[in-house]
Amino acid sequence: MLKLSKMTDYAAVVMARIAREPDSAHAAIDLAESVQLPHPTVSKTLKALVRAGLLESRRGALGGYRLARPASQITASDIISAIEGPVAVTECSHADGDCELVNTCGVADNWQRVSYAISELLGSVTLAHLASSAPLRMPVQLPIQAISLYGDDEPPPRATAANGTGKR
Amino acid sequence: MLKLSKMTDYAAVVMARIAREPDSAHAAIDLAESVQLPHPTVSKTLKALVRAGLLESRRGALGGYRLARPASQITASDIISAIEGPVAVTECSHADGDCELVNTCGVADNWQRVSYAISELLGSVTLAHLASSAPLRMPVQLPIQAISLYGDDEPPPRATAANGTGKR
DNA sequence: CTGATACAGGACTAAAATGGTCCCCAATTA
DNA sequence: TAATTGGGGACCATTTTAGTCCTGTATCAG
Repeated sequence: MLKLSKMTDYAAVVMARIAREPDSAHAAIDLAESVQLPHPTVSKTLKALVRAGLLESRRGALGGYRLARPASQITASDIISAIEGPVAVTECSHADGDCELVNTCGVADNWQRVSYAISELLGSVTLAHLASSAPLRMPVQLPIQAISLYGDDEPPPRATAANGTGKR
Repeated sequence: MLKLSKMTDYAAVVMARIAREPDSAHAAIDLAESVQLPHPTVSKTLKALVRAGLLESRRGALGGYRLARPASQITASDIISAIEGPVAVTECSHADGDCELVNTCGVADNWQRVSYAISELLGSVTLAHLASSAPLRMPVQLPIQAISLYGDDEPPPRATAANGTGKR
């Protein structure tokens, strides 16, 4: 299902929660309650987010977590990466990172482009977007067209530009 | 890592292999060899692809697998769905499908939009694209701009460039 | 200084998903 | 009829995931 892990999901929820009140520190236990999740789990997630540099923490009384930078500068991609590691659809095809079968597989190249496109997409959605309740109204600039699935050496065919309109 | 499972990966590779020679039936064992993967595994993958309606099979001598429809009409999304189920980034946030916490989580809406965008992206990449060796040259129409992350009831704000621009 | 608060780090466990193998049956063709 | 080839599972080993817990350390109030 190409699904995010629960932990990532939690991370997003918690980050959003913090983003809505960016000026105060949030204790793990408070967050856990307001989000209706078990404290230890939320805590674990928070730690990971700190390690990834998305949150700052402060110990002691009055301590807690707050965003390391403005919500508009934290992307969905950042959050996902923080928990699951870099966004990548494939690590080629079968091997563990090295993929000695690139030759026989023949799709590595194109999968990588797709992967890149998704990555860009996720990178263009910010925490500010996610946190805003109700449908997003902030301008989201999707750079997908700029990516395109063309090789750099070959310009895309003309007149294809206009499309994209069709659906939805 | 938002990664596809290996099985899905295999599926893509095998599908591409078949797509490159669409007029003959391919026996599982031949495919396995040409793709350098164990036969039983490839076989299992093929079965799933048949069940999903992406391949047609024929038993007996001279049997094998072939595409159920032209490669240009099979999308990456189809292939992924065949193995992993429907493409969805979240099943909301924590619950199992029902998600009784939509209220407290506050990101469901927007995650769904993101999910939809990814889904569209994957739906716009066809097997023909994947199978073509070397950088894609076929026109790929990404409908992302059309999707946009705006609510249907609210037009995007103009010139709000203030925020979104900064990063990346 | 002391004690309460709250994060840090990591060990640990249970449960589930994943990858992979194998076997027996059914269909097809020569 | 015999050889070929897919269909459908059962099955197992391993890894990942989710979640808990414990011990330590920083910070603040009084």
